[in-house]
Amino acid sequence: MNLSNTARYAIRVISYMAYNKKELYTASELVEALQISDKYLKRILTTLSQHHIIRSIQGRHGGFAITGRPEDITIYDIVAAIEVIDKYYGCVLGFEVCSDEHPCALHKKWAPIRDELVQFLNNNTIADVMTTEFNKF
Amino acid sequence: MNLSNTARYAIRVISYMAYNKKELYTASELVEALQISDKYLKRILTTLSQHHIIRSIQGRHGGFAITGRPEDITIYDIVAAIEVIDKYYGCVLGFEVCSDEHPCALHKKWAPIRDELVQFLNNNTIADVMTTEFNKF
DNA sequence: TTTAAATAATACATATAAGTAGTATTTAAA
DNA sequence: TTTAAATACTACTTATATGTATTATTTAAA
Repeated sequence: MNLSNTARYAIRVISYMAYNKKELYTASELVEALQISDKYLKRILTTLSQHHIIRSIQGRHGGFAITGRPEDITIYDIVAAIEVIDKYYGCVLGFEVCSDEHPCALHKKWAPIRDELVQFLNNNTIADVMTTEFNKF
Repeated sequence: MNLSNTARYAIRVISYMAYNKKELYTASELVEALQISDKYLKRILTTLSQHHIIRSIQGRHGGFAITGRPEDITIYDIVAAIEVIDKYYGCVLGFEVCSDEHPCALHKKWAPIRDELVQFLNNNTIADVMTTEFNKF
């Protein structure tokens, strides 16, 4: 499937934040813990807060906090915040229009797999990912 | 899933060649028919012939010909010729090692979908794709 | 044996994703 | 009100996929 690297990093951060149960994390703290490039992670954090998956507190005692409960944050939410989610709905063969009404040659076989894929993103949440194993990354 | 553009072009060319049942096609002829950039298509053709999906005849009366029967050329074959096929087997979360023995948090749920995906590529052939509809592209 | 018509190879250009650096802004303590 | 500690923004760099241009090689007809 190939989630983008950026999306994977995003999942890792949120997972880490949820797992360690602190209210507020500074960017530096997360950089330290997750070993992701400073500026890159900060940009990801800003993007995530713009999409209300986390909220940011600016200023001296600022940082980032998860907004919802881990079991309410889906992988889909995070991927949609980072990537253009449309591409997960597109035609395998690259046709502009490809639907049940105007199917490409593989549409009928592909559609169910694509649906499973989207369901996978929707059915799995940070609660499913935030294991010790994952945060050992 | 996102096959690369290049892979999609490759599928289109092979499909076109199979559908029109000519023995030999020149690159220019295929460029004309499929409206893909001249040099780009030629490079794709060379790659495909290096992977023995088509064979090339150099020189004055040269061109390209499909080597096998359409029903024997899988989408997987073509994608594997064009892309690094490994990425279709990788971990959703991006772990270096992720297997039944050392699974990531989502491995158990992801593995079956990934397998279906690979099966999809393997079970569908040019014979399945070479419809009029497709070649109207 | 020259030449035209084809493929092959190499190098260059452009677009996008990934990653980095520097500057601006915000906030509250000193 | 200055300053330190934080996030936000903008611009730059690097890597990879996509696409283009040029030159070399191959082949067979003239």
